[in-house]
Amino acid sequence: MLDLLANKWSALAIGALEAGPLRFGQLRRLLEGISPKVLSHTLKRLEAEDLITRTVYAEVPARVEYALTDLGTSASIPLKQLRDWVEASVGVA
Amino acid sequence: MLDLLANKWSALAIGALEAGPLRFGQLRRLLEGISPKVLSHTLKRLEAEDLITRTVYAEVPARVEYALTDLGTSASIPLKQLRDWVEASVGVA
DNA sequence: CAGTATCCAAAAGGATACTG
DNA sequence: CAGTATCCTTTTGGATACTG
Repeated sequence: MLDLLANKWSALAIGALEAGPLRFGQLRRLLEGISPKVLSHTLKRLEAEDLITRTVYAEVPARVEYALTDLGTSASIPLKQLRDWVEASVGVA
Repeated sequence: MLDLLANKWSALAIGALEAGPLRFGQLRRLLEGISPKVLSHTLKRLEAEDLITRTVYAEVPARVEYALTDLGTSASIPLKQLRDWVEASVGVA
């Protein structure tokens, strides 16, 4: 589990989902530089750890939304603090 | 920088140093399972990012101590919260 | 749109042996 | 004691093309 959160993309993806559910393409744009393969794998790992849910809406075109679970929401708190620290320390360093 | 903290061993090493300076061998025992090579590399990266200091004492046998810098200490706060979350969530999951 | 497949490079991790 | 050297495996990341 620590292995999972101790991952740049996982931490950023959870951060992106803090404000609400997002679709694959939206996540891809928010997480600049991530390739579809890596994003896909990252989301699967997060889903396997029960940090996010994957919901498919039977529409045309298909819509898939990713959202934080309660566990994921609880994880987002310390993760946000870590991201905030990084951002703050950039100015220092 | 996020890449650095987003790393299992880095996060654990900083946690180990929270209580005070430690020597290489002490860190090695505390971070169970880490190999000397990986520990060495981890410490070098942390030192390069100015999160820890490496001090060599001219004794026989040689003594080398690693300690958190102010920056490292400030990083240890969010990292500890993350580790605490992981520990708490283990019981839940 | 939401991925998967393929190929590949780079980084991280791990075991073990050896050295100043 | 405090590492470094070597070898090898696993993980992660990244580009690009393709599909249900």
